[in-house]
Amino acid sequence: MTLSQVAREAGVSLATASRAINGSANRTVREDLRQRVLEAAARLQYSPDANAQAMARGRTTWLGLIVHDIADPYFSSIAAGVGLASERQGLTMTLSSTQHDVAREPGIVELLTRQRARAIVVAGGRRDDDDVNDRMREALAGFKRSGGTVALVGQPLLDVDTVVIDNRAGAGDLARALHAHGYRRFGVLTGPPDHLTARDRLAGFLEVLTELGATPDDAALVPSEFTRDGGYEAMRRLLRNGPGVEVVFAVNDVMAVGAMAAARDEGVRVPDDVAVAGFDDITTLRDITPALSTVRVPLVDVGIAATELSLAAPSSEPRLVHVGASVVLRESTPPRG
Amino acid sequence: MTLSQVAREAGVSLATASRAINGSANRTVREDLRQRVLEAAARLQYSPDANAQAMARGRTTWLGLIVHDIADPYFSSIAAGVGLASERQGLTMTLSSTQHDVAREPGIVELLTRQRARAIVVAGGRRDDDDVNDRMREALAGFKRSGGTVALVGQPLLDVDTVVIDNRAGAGDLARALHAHGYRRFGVLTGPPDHLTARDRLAGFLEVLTELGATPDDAALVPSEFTRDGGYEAMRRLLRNGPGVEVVFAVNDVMAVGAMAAARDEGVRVPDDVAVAGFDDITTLRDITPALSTVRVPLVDVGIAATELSLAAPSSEPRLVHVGASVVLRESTPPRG
DNA sequence: TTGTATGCGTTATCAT
DNA sequence: ATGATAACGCATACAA
Repeated sequence: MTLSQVAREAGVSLATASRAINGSANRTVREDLRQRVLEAAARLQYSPDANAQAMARGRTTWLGLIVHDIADPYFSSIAAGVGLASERQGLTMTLSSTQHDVAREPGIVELLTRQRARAIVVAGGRRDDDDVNDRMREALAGFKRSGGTVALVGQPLLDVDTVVIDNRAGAGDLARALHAHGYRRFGVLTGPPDHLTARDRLAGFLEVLTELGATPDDAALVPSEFTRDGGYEAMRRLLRNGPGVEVVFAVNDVMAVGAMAAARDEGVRVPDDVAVAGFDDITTLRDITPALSTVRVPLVDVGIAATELSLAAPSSEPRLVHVGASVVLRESTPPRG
Repeated sequence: MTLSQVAREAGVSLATASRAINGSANRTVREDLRQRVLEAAARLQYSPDANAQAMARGRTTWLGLIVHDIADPYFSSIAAGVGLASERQGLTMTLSSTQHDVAREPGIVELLTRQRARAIVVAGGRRDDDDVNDRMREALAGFKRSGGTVALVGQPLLDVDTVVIDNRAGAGDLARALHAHGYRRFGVLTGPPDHLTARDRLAGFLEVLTELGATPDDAALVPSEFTRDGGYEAMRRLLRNGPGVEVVFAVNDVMAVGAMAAARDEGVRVPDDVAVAGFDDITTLRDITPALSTVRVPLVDVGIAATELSLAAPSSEPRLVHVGASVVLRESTPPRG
């Protein structure tokens, strides 16, 4: 059913039908006609074609979200926030996943450009890869040129509005809190060396430790993937070959859980033999045993903030919205006697 | 940049430019002209308008996924599968959440109808609510009338192709396995009474127990929300007021985790004092302690299957695709001496 | 207030 | 093989 069929059925012009049904701003249509049109539309089960509307209006109601892996609770929480906020704005969220391959991001941005999405939220953290970052910068520029707006979650290095999670400060606070609990010999599961979020967390953690005179041995800094399995492997290496440590900081919760599993498999008790802390405070992991000390990031709020930022009136300078991260100590890092 | 600008720049007609760039089926365009067009497009940074294409072609590349809560690992795993499969088909996934309110589903379907989505996958399980189900049936019929196709994950009661998870058989197998492990006194955290997935799991579990002569006391069947907090509350009630039980079956993993937390808080040890089993085998929960016995559902595959089903050529009869669920016994339900 | 006519950017039909 | 031109379904500037 098209609008002109409705118009015919109601005995009015296409324009009048359009005005009656859209009915938004200046509803300049006589009440009886309006009723006639609405009834005709109902009778014919008319459903406006959003694509045609988009074309005629010159703007769509799509908001594109780009993540690395939707099954990862970190991203699914952000996605929940983006979904909430975009629905509030009458926008429909489209979700694309890179499957952990940042090199696919520019292509996704180009797709969203073709779709004339109103806004894009890029949730996946940056990597230290100039080539990919340059292509991404270019793709985003193209999107903006076509009239779209953008917000990023992560590191402010793509010349676009960005929600910056205070990874560095949060990790520093965690280091301080652990030190105050009596820990002195630290290990870190550092994640991938080129992963900027992982790097920020590591840097913040080390900075404070150094400040406190407890710099870890280099051999106690173990890189790995940013995943559960990465945490598992890194922890096993640390336990088998590394220097003895009292507490291990995994740069995210999922890795921390992997680390705890590795400890179990190696016959090392947590927290009796070694304490473990993570980062993110993933909701689904709040109930693991022992309860995981971590740094809470309000991920749903991050998603909401990024969405609002992406929809805000464009400014000349890239805006930054900072989101704090607060230490939550639980059973996995008890005070040391 | 529009296609006609590219055509002008290349010195060809709009039609030729379209053919050269689309280049799909019968690419009947001379090679040198083709090159000229492609170069002009590149020079002008032309990006085809997907909305206009959709309108001209009469079909879009949207696939709509409807879930209850994207932050729930159950749904985010299905979403990962749907995203994978739809990308393979060149479709873009849009994601809508009901926030656990099934009554919002028909409205979402209508939105997707307006958007002329190619297909819809409804992942949220049905409730025993005729009113909502009727409205949903009607909304889906409207969507199909407009040319779209649909697949459901859950219970086959909406006259559409459905991926049926073998909840009943899986729960029955679990009951049998626990019984074989020596358990005799069972409790069940049953979830919401009108939640069909919860109900199927409960029914399958009870059926086998009855068969084995171990029917639980009615007081040992405790309803609650389908969430972590629901599991927590139900377990607390069971531990405080219910009959003593040896093992508790929570109808999903997230509830089981809540139940384990409740046990801890009540000073009841798992599995020494009471064993716990769940359902789903959520990846993120594989590492909890004690490791959770559960019934594995291949959720990513479910998402893939549902997507393929939704895209398959429509048939007169609603098709059903069955997905098995297999028992995985871990530490939370050790054999009883 | 209502209707007419045009445009949105593309594909597809029809001549040429 | 290429080029006019008519759809596609709607919104809107302009005219009445």
